[in-house]
Amino acid sequence: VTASVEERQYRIGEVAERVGITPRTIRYYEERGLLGAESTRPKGGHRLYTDADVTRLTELIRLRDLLGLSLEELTGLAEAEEARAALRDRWDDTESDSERLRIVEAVIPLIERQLTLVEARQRTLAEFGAELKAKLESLHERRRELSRP
Amino acid sequence: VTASVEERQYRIGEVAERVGITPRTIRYYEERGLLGAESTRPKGGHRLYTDADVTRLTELIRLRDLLGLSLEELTGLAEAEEARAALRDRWDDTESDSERLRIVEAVIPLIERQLTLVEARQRTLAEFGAELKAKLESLHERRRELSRP
DNA sequence: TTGCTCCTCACGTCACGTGAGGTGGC
DNA sequence: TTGCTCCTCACGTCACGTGAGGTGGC
Repeated sequence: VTASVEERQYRIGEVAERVGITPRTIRYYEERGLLGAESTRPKGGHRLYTDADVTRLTELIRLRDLLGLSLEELTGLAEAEEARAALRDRWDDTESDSERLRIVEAVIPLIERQLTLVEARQRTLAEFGAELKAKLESLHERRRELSRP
Repeated sequence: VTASVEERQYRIGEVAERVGITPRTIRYYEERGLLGAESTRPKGGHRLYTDADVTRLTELIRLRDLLGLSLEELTGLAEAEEARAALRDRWDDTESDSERLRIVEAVIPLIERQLTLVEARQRTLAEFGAELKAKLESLHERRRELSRP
């Protein structure tokens, strides 16, 4: 597949550093089918990635870290990123308007699911934080009582 | 160790269910030194836990799940729960006021560290949520454009 | 040509999951 | 006594970490 515009390519080490993971993780995700290996790569040849790949990986890692999802759960939500990437990359290409509409309408519920998960976690975290603050308050209180002569 | 008040005791399965984990996880934490096995238990005898143990475990699991901490990192923060439990359990016991003050002043910075971690995660989650909402907005916009005749 | 990064096995590790076979308390 | 839950190995799994030995591009 040849791009009309000459796009900057990255090697696995640079991608890993930008995303904040190791090359091993990227290879593992590819091995498990999460990243879609380029079929063009010759056996033993170096892997090459685009800016879109970096964005996609960053999103995946964020979902993994912030929501604690397994790779299997990630695979489901990752479809959203794939479709969004398809939207972004092929927006000006040969896709028809009806095809674009189909992609948009497929992506919306996936992003909504992500948002639901994030908001649920935000609520439990807020609750936890409130409890910690209450604990701190009562500890300070006790310290004041014990410090009094 | 005999308690002055007859305290309700729980077996590992009941504790696991209340905390939302499996008995295996509890045994593993004990094996790794996170839970402090009762030295009184005979080899092969059943493990028994108190309400204080359940509370402690719940806090540990919450830190693990919400912050994604490793068991080694948990061990550090767990000292806070241990000390707080000591405070709660032995508050009316033989401890002197100076000893109580020492415990309180040891616990405060540990809870503060927990709060710092929780607040940091709250911020990144809020940022993520905002990005997701922005994405949804632009997707809805695109859908409107494409749906227009 | 020299480094550097990359490649593919392949074994190790962390945090448990999952039986296998056996013992203990209401 | 009968179930049920518990016990201790011990091997399996998931998500990578970590070399071992070798090849590829500026």
